[in-house]
Amino acid sequence: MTHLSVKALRHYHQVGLLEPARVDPQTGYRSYDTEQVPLAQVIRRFRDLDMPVDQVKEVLASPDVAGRNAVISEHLAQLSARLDQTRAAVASLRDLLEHPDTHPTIVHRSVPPIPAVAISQEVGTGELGSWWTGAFEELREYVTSCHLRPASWSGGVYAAALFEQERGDALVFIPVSGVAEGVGRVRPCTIPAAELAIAVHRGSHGDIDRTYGALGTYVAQRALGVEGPVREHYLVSGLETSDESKWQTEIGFPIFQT
Amino acid sequence: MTHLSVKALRHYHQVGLLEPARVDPQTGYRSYDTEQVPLAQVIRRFRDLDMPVDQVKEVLASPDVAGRNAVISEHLAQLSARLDQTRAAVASLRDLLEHPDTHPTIVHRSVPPIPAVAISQEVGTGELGSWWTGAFEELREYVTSCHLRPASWSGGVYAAALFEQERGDALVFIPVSGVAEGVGRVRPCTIPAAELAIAVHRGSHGDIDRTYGALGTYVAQRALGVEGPVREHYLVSGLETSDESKWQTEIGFPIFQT
DNA sequence: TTGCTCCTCACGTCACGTGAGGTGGC
DNA sequence: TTGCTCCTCACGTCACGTGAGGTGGC
Repeated sequence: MTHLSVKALRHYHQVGLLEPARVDPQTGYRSYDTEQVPLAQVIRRFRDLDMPVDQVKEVLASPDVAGRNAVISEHLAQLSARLDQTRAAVASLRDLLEHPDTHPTIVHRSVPPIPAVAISQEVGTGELGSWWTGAFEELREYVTSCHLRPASWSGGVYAAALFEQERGDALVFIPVSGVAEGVGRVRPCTIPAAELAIAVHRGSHGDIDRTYGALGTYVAQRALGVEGPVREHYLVSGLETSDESKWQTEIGFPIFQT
Repeated sequence: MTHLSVKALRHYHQVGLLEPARVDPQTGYRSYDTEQVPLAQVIRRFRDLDMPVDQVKEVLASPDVAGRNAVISEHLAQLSARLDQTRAAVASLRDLLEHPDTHPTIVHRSVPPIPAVAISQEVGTGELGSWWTGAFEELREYVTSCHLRPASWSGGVYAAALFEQERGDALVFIPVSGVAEGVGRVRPCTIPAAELAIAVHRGSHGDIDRTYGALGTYVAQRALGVEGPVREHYLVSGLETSDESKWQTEIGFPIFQT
C-alpha cells in the first residue's frame, strides 16, 4: 500500500519514526491502521528526497505549520545547493579533460606586514563556505560603521591542516590601519610579512585546486620550501558578483629557499 | 595541492585508486610526484560527482578515449536521472501536503482469462523501470513483426514480494490471441481471471503509491481479502507520451469476500 | 629531550538490505 | 505434518572521518 519495504517499516519502528498501531506481545507481529497510510506516504517522500530520518522525525513532530515548513525549506535549499555543486563539478570535469594543460603565470612577491581587521576561527571544510561569507559580512559592516577605508584587497589565511585534515585555522581580513579594538568577532591584527609565490585563479572556486596544484608543482620542482599558511587575496569574489566566471583569486604560497 | 585530505589519499592507496610514487619501506611514509597531481584532480572531480571509487578506477584504467567517455556519459545520465527523480519527489511532496484528501473512484470488475504475449522475470525495484521499458519494447516489436493486433490495454502483473521485499516476480503483457510460441524473452500465456477492485491513477508513477494506498485502505475497511499479485493496465504510459502528467494507470487489487 | 609528522589498526557513520535461524497459525 | 509468514539478531554496504596508540627524524 505504501511502497515501503517490510525492512523499512521494521527500521522505522526501531528508530521511532513510524510506530505500528499494535504489536502482538506474544509473537511480536506488527499491525498498522489504514489511518497511518498518509503518514507513511509523507515519510516515503521525505526519504526519497534523502532527508535524514532524524530530520523527518523533526518535521513530523513540529506542531506548527510554520516550523514544519522551515525545516522543509531548509532541506530543499540544501538540495538546490547540492545541485548547483553538481553542475559546477560537471563543468569543472569537462574543462579539466578538455584543457588539461592550462597553467597560470606564477610570480614572486615580498609582502610587508599588513595592518588589518580580521575574523579567525578553527573551521571544517564543510562549513568553510558559509563561515567565509558570514565573516566577510561582519567585517564589512564593521569597516563601514567605523568609516574606515580598506587599504588593499581583502584576503584570507588558511592553515595547511584545513586542506589535509579537513579542519583547521582560517582567518579572513580587510586591510585597514589605525584600529585599536574590535567588536563582536572582529579583531585588529597584523598579517605578517611573507615571501610569496603567487598565481591568479580565474573563475569558480570549484576548480581552485588546479591553481593550487600549479603552485605546488612550481615550488616542488624548484625545491622551494613552503612554510606557514596559504594566503589568498580576493580581487573579484562573491562579495562583488555572483557570476563566478568573473571571480579572480590571488593565491600565495609562503616560500623560502632550501 | 590537490585538496584531497590525507585520509582520502591513504584510502585511495589502500584501494589502489592512486598509488604513491614511492613508499619508504622503513617508515611507510608515502611520497607522490608532481606528475600525479593532474590525476588526483581528475579523481577528485569524479568523486565530487559521487562516482563510486570502483567506477573511477574503471574510467582511469580504460585506455581508449571512447570507452572512457562511455563510462562518464553513463554516469552523467545517472546523475541526470536522479535529478529528475528529485524534482518529481519535490512536486509529489508538495502535492501530497497541499491536497492530502484526494481519493480516486474505486470500482469492482470481474475480468475473464486473457490470452496474451508476456515477458516475466524476477526483478528488484531498482531495475524495475528499465526492465519494464525494455520488456515492452521487445513485446511491441514481436507483436508488430507478427502482424498481431492488441485486443486490449497492455498490462503488468506484480507479486507482493516486489513491494514488500524490494524484489519479486514481475510480468508485462500485451493481450493478443492465437499465438503458439514466442521469440526471445516473449512467451504466449493466459492472464488468469480475477475479481478486481480498480482505481485509475493519473500522472507520474512517482506518486502511484497514493492510489495503491487508497485501494488498500478501501479493501481493508471493507474486510475484503487480497490474494495474488497486483494487476496494472496502462491506458496512457511512457510508451505513448513522455508527458507524465498525461499518464493513466489502472490499478487492480485481486479481492475475495471474507 | 621535546614536539611534530607520519604511520597503522579498529571502529563509527547512515539507512536500510541480506542472510541465518527460529516460531506461530493455518 | 508442511509450507508460509512473521520475527530477531548479526553482519554488510560505502568512502572515508575519528580517535587511540605508536614511531622516526629534526
